[in-house]
Amino acid sequence: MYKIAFNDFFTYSFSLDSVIFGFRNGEINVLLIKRALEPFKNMWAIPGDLVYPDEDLSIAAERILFELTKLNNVELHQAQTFGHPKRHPQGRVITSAYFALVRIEEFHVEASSWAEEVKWVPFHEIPELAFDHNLILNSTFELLKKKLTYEPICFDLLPKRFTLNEMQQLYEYAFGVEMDKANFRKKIKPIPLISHDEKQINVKHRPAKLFSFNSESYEKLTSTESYQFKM
Amino acid sequence: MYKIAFNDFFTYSFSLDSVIFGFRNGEINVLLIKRALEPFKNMWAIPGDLVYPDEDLSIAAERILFELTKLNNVELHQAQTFGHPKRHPQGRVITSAYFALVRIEEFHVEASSWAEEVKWVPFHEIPELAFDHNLILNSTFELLKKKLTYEPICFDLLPKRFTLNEMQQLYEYAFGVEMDKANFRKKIKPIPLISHDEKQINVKHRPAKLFSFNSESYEKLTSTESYQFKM
DNA sequence: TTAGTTATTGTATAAATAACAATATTTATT
DNA sequence: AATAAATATTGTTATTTATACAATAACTAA
Repeated sequence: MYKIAFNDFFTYSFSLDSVIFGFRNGEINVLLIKRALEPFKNMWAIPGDLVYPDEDLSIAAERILFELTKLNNVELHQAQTFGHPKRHPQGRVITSAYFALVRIEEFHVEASSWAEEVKWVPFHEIPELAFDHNLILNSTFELLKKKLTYEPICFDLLPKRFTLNEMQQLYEYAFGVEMDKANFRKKIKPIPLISHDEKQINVKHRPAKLFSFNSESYEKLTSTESYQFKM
Repeated sequence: MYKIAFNDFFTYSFSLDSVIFGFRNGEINVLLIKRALEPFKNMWAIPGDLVYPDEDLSIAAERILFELTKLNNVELHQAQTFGHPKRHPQGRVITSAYFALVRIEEFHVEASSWAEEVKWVPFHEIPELAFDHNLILNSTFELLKKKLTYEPICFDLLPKRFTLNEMQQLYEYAFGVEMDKANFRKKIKPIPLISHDEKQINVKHRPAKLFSFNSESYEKLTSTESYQFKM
C-alpha cells in the first residue's frame, strides 16, 4: 500500500465535452468541430476543453461551447464522466460529458478559437473522432434515448411548431424502428399539445397541421396530478 | 479573457464517493461512515476518497470502498459528478458518485483506515452529512428510483430468495406509495421468477412462498424477444 | 377532372390496469 | 379439536391502453 501526500493528488486536469443534438430532415444530428490543435489535429471531435480551476462545471461547459462554436444560451445537462488514465495522451485528464438539445434552425454556429470547422452530422453517420469521443457520444446517445421515453424533451429538438409526423420521425430515428401512424397519434393523446390552425407550406402533398408543446399545461399536470410523460 | 498555460490546469484533485444501498426490514438503507479526519471530523459521510493519479475510476471506487468499509466484490455503477469550486474546503476537488446495490446480510462491513465507524441507515432517516454528501445521496437515490422502473435491479437488494411482499415493500419504500397486493402480483407476471417449494419460517402467520429472480431466463428474453422490464 | 400522395380518423380485438371481493393457509388461542 | 386472527393468494369485473389494419379526407400536380 503506497502512501501519497495530499498535494501529489493535484496533478489532474479536468475537461468538459458537450454533445449538442439537433434534428433536421428526419435525422438526429450532432455538432462536431475539426481540431486545429494537437493532439488529434485535423480530426473531428465534440466540442470540449479544460475547466478553469475556479470555475463551476455548468458555467465552464457554456463558456467552452461558446468559445468553440459561438453557440449560446443552450441548456446543458450533465451526462457521464470518463476517466481512463490514458484517455488523454498529454496527462491525466478526466472529462464529464454534457449534452444539449437545440433547434438547429434557431441557432447560429461558427468555428472559433482552435476549432477550424463546425458542422452538423447525422448521428448514424458519425466518423471516427478524437480521444474517446465516439465512446462518449454513444453513451450520451443512449442517455438521450432513455430520456426521450420519460421526459418531453423531443420538443426541444423539434421546431416550435411541428407536425405529428416530424415528431414520429424523431422517435423512429432514435430507436431505429417504424411506427404505425394511427397508433402513434393515439399514444401521444395524453401529451398536452396546442393544435394550431396553421398548416405546412411548400409541400407537394396534403399539408399537415402544425402543433406545439403546451409547456404551461404540462407543468400544471406534473405538479398537481399524478401525470407521467411516457413514450 | 484570461490566458492560462496548460500546466496551470493541473491543480485539481479528483475523488469518488460511493452510495451503497441495501434493503432490510422493509427499508432501503445506505452505508455511512464516521470521519476520523478533518475536514468534517466526526461527521457522517458516504465512503469516498481521492483517486490515485494513474488509477482508473471504477478500480479506484472499489479500492476506496474496501479501504474504508472492508466491503468487497460489489458492482459499482457511476452516477453524477459534482464539481462546485467550493465543495471541498481544502482545494478544488471534483467528485464522481458511484453506487452499488447489495444484500446487507451477505456482506461484512467494518470501519477501517480513517473511518471510525460504519453503519447502515434507512434512507429516510439520513442525518446531515459532510461536504455536499446529502446532495450527492439525494441525486443518487433519484437515479436508483428511475432504474428501479426499467431494470430488474431490485433483485440485487432483495435476499436471493424473497417473498413477493418483500419485493412490493421495496417499491413502496422507494416511491413512498402503497400498492394493491393483488395488482402488484399481476404487474410482475412478465418478470421471469423461479417459484420455489420453500416457504418463510419463523413467522407468526401464514408463511409466504419464496421466489428468486431467473436471470438466465431474463438474459434470453432481453436478447431475443423485444422484452422490456417495466415497473 | 383525376391520379397520386400523405394526413387523419375509425373499428375491432387483445392486453394491461385498477378497484375490490373471495378464498386459502398458516399460527395462536380456547 | 375447533375457532379466531393474520396474512397469502386467487378471482371478478369494469376501465383504460395497445395493436393491427381499414377507411376516409385533403391537398398537389398533371
